[in-house]
Amino acid sequence: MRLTRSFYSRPTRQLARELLGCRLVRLWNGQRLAGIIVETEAYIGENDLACHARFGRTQRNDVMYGRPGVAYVYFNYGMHWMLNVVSEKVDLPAAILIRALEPVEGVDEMMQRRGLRPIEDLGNGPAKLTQALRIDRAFNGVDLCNRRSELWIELGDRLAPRQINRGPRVGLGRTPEPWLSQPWRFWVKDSPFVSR
DNA sequence: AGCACGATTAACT
DNA sequence: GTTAATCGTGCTC
Repeated sequence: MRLTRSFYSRPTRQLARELLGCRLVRLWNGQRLAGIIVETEAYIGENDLACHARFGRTQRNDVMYGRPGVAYVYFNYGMHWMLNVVSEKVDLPAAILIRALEPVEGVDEMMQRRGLRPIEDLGNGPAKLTQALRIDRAFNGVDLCNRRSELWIELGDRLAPRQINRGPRVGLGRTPEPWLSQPWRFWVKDSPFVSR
């Protein structure tokens, strides 16, 4: 079952934790490519100087200002696609970056896309998982709650708080404090599928 | 109109 | 640990 709109319409850090253990599903040619979400990062509002909304509303970050439960996909470093899920309420630009997956369905297909690497290397990074699941710019603005969309998230095993670790977000470069050190990255403790 | 840089990855030394 | 690859975005002039 797809997660519903109300699941996504909640505080971003809370949602970032609740998404851990859930199953991200991509329907490709009628086949399910899916993995358990094991790592997320929260980006929250125009005041968060690491968030793409720090310059206000632009063409690129427009979907972050829209409905929760919609995919925000952007292009980075000239070659990589990143998948986020919009959170909070309309007009509050916030989203959760999906950083790592534990592959569980369509593993062979993911391996073909990823160059026949070990299973741990299929989804242990934000750009790796979009490659494995064939997610690109076509998914920007796609509603994960819409029955017809080929991308959604399903409820998984609920994780106990002690199974969840948190720490600073990564790759933020020269983002100023305190935003650089906010522990808004969450991951499943001891999972071999988190990013490096 | 030009330009510096980025929510990364893979392949190096 | 270091670095090239590669281009859209948004700032600055």
